[in-house]
Amino acid sequence: MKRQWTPPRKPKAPDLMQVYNAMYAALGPQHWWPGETPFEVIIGAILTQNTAWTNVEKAIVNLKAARVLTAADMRDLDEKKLAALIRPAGYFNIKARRIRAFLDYLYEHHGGDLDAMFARGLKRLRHELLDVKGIGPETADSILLYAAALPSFVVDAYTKRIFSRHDCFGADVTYHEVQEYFTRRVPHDLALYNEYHALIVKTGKDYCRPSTPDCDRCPLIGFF
DNA sequence: TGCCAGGCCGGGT
DNA sequence: ACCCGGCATGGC
Repeated sequence: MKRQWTPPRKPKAPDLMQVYNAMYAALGPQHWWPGETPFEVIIGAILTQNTAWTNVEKAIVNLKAARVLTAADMRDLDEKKLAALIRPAGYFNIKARRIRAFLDYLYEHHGGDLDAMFARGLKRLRHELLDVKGIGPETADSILLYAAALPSFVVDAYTKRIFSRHDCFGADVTYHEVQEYFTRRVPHDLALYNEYHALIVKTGKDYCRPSTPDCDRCPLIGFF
């Protein structure tokens, strides 16, 4: 996350369900996560770190064509070959190492069984995932929410940008602060967390990009 | 052409 | 406890 100084402002505390309803009414359901299996979701979560999703899709296509989009098959893959397959996603050497680190964790702690991993429960699994080199808070929460179906609210660059622009908090807030901001104000519901984050990303992509903002038509105008 | 994308880590103050 | 450079491709 880039940090930028912002003048002190009085924080606003909008009704976040009203904000959610406004996004949903304007944009509709987003059908996240775009992935067919929990394992594909996990790999996508790592591949999309600071990367456009269109590039991740190309990498996923390569992995599917190579028939290695399962934990067992990908584990048998040399790290260099894995890097070559995920090349379109960018940072391919780093991400190959991160995927390898996750697979090592999955096999050492859960015998390669994703369901066993998910059964650890939200709190403990989150800590375990954060101990894997290459999995930070957003990736961990994405895995928890969209692969494990555990209600962990996902915070990303769009979440900070949109809501700091609307003076809910400063642009320099920490991940944990933003996560608490939401979990304290919206019901702890899996489907809601799922759709809320997806709608934030869609809203950000369409209306809240740094160089091509389209704030005038943002569906959130008037709710803060 | 340059800037940006659904972060994270490791080394330096 | 911050702060910052590095990682890399593809789209507009």
